[in-house]
Amino acid sequence: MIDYNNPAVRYYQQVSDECIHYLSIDGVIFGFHQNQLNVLLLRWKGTNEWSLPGGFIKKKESVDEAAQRVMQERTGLDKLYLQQFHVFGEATRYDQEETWRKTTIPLQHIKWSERTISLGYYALVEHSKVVPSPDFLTDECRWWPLNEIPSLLFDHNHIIDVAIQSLRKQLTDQPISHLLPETFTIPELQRLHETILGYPLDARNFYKKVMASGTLERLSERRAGTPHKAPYLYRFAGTGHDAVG
Amino acid sequence: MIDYNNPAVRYYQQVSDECIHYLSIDGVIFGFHQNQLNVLLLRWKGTNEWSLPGGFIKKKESVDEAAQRVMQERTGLDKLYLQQFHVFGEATRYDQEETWRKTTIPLQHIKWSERTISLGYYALVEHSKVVPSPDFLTDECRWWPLNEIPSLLFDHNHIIDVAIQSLRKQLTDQPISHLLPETFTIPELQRLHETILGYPLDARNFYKKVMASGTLERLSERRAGTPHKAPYLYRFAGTGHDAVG
DNA sequence: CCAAAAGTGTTTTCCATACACCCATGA
DNA sequence: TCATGGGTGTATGGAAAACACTTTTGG
Repeated sequence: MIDYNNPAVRYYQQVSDECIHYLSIDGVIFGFHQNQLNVLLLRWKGTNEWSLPGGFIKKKESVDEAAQRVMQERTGLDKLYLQQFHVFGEATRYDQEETWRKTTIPLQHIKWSERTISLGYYALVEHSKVVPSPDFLTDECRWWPLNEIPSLLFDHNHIIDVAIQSLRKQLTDQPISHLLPETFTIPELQRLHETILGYPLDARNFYKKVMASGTLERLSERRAGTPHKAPYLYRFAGTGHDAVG
Repeated sequence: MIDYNNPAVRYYQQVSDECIHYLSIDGVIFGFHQNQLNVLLLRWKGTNEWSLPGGFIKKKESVDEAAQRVMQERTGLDKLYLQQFHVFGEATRYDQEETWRKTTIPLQHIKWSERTISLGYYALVEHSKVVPSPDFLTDECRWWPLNEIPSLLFDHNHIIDVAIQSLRKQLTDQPISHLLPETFTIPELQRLHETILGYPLDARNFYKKVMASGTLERLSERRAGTPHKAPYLYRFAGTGHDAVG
């Protein structure tokens, strides 16, 4: 009954041997581009169906390491800033049959496919450094602006919603740098915060706030090539990008 | 080699059949008694070694349901207030051999025992209503004041630390009722908050703050039998105890 | 009547918000 | 020289913190 000539089936067979059953990782990889939050999505082979990148945990690897590995493969970046934000552990998270049909992959042949508990991680990456790479099951990997994301496979639209809420909560605690290049200007940082929060901020108050945080370091250079007054460049004083895993 | 006459081995065999491998739940059950935070611990059979209550997830049960079930069995209470606070997913969380030795249980015979990912939940319960009940592997279940907790099996001391940090973070957002009886006085609520936070609070400011939250309802009765001025009783106006799972 | 806890109001401080003007640059 | 965005200080309002006295009750 099982078609071992089907590459997807062989892939899942390998996963089944090497990885922990019933458990997966789903990654919401955020990028910031043209004043929009983007999420990296994958299009499944031979279909027009999209999903979040994800993967499985090898038996001798920590959960954080697994998340690093999975996200690294899709972005080409290492030492990603990762945050574990929720466990999706419902016994029935989505319509199984509908999913099998949409993916055209005989997922029902995987012996533990009847149920998966997913660990939700989000990653904050520098948009321009990412080289989106599809995985074994997908044809295409690309950025989607948050407000254009289509209906996704599994419960991945819901997972993105929860990720954004967590990201907003994190933002109220500390300024976020990981979505910007090493050096950036205060107005750029403000645009980022406005985009995540979804409402405009006062430039003077924003300036005071980020300065009060004590984590920013002003460089002597200014941003060149801007049409108007050249803004100063800043850098986060913390050693930069401390990551999970 | 495997001793199927050993009840613990038979228990683990059953878990192995019914539950998801490599995945467990650890529960930090908080109670409040005599102005102290207490945690419910279990003493393993024939030993003087203690651990957190825990359990495994059945194949057709949601993660939250599993947590409810496990905590319910140890406390005798249902509809517990539960909060999932962290995933402990290191590949090597504690010294395996040391643990086998201490528990006197041949854990090495469990085929997936080389590694467990644990989902940390904490529960807030009404101390006086709990009927502590040991489980299949333990002789004794009882409350331990937080500052008297001994060195525990596995990485459970660490899990308790992380749970308390999460609890404190939650407390800064909203007043916590679930550790107190249905009716309570403002000074009692203040003691609770002081105990969790670890520092004293100003009675007048505390009073204003909890009143401003709008969730408290003053009853006409006062606490009887106190040596001094009788304090008013209050109740949380919200329908009471909304729980996860 | 005294000790101990309960109950409450006012003042001060600090942080978040609202707000306006000058500066630098490219076109 | 003008349009556009950058850079900064001050004034105000509201919430949190500091602070002290009266009330009640049992012993």
